[in-house]
Amino acid sequence: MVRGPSSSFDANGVKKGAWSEEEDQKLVSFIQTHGHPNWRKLPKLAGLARCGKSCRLRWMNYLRPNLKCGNYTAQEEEIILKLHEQHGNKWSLIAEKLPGRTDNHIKNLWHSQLKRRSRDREKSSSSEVKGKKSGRQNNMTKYSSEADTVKVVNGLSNILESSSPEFMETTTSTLASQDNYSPSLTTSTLASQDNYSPSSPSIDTESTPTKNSPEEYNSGALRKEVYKFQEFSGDF
DNA sequence: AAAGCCGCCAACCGCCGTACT
DNA sequence: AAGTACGGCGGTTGGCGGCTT
Repeated sequence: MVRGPSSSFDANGVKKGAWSEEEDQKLVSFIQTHGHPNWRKLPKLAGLARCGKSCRLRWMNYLRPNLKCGNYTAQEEEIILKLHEQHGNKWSLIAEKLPGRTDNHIKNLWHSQLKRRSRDREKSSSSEVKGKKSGRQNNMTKYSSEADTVKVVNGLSNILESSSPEFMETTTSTLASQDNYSPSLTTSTLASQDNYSPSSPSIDTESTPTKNSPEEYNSGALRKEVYKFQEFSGDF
């Protein structure tokens, strides 16, 4: 998908458009052995007809190790919404707080889904202020049951624990202001909830397949190979 | 069934900050 | 201090697929 089935070349012979499997392999294997000390020189050294920026983008967003693929969890979306409230369009800053997610993906998610949701929340919260105050609904409109909220908050805490101390502090204080948030909600409480799994405390949407077609390269065989490589190599 | 519309998302582009000479 | 190279960031584009009419 994306930049057309056939890539084009610009006046300088630099290739543009969607990346092919072969190009990805070249890039991955080059970086695997040489690293990326200089992005501008890398394409030439790796035998790629791409510009350095394009290589960097491809690597950072799709090929590097420890990237999370699949849909965003409810907690991740919550974090993005909260951080966007605090920092605005600082996508790289937001991405730092979500291990495995990239600024580009977060930006896309924001424009495609969260922006609308954020607006809806603002609307509903402003109308809530006029009317009766009704607890969680101001800030957690998406989650209909208390169990959902508990899952989200707990999952969020797990993610926050791996984040920086100052972020942990600001976000937990935000959470503490939620009507239904209670630090005493533990995993043992959660364990009694249907569908709760300690390893996946979220409302898990990750297993949902993407809309990409099977034959499409980006969801295809090489990607699996890349993930294998990522698992194998770890963070290098 | 076909056409048009819309949402998603990979990739491009331009700008800015930093490091180096 | 000025110029240049480079990396990184955020805005935007444009094609594909799914949905609606």
